[in-house]
Amino acid sequence: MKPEELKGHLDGLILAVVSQESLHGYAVIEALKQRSGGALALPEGTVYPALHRLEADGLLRSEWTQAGRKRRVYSITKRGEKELGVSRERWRVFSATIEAVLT
Amino acid sequence: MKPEELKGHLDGLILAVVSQESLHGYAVIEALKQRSGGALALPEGTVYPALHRLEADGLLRSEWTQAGRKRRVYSITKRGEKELGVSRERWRVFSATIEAVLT
DNA sequence: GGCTATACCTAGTGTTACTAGGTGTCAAGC
DNA sequence: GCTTGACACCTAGTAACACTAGGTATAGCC
Repeated sequence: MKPEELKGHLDGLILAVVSQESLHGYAVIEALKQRSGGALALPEGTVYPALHRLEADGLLRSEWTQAGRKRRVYSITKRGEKELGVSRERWRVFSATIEAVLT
Repeated sequence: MKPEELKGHLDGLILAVVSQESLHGYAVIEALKQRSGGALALPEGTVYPALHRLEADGLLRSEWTQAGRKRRVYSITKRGEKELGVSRERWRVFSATIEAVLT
């Protein structure tokens, strides 16, 4: 998968996995890999800044935990849930559009 | 539709419309708008540079015509046809991946 | 002790759709 | 004739963002 084609879609994906279960950053990467069947093997340099951006936008909230290893666990906020809905709808429109032209 | 989410997908869309019929730049914009039901209303500053890039990459070829107005008509090349196939396959993989995670 | 997987971070890069301008032609309406 | 709007082309600069390439540190296993 080439890097650019993910642009604009990453935030929704992260919101989707975190909405199911609060996760720390590294676990988000694992979850994306697993749920995509290995297709989404994102580097940390992609995911961590995205998490910070989502938190700055108030769509995620984070908390440091220390059960053994120090981890920053992210949960989805109300606004994040709402934005996830918007992302899903936007994806429907977008994919229908591409499908109509490309195929 | 937000601008970034198109990134990495535009080239395939242009190849798709030009593969059906040779078109000049302005007509490519119209064709994309029509085939997408109005969803893809791309500015000229997006499409013209993309056409130049595709020609530089050998995926399109252009010819100036003068039947009334001066127009630059683009046709798809053999390499362009092949790349269009790759784009379609890449889209299938990509959309399946997003679908798996997002929904 | 050394190694691997886990876990976090960020400064800088590259690509690319878009903005905001520009030039010129043609047809229709006044 | 003149103006307006659609047609038709172009490009320099901007913004956004996934990614590269580094860095630090801990836990568990051999």
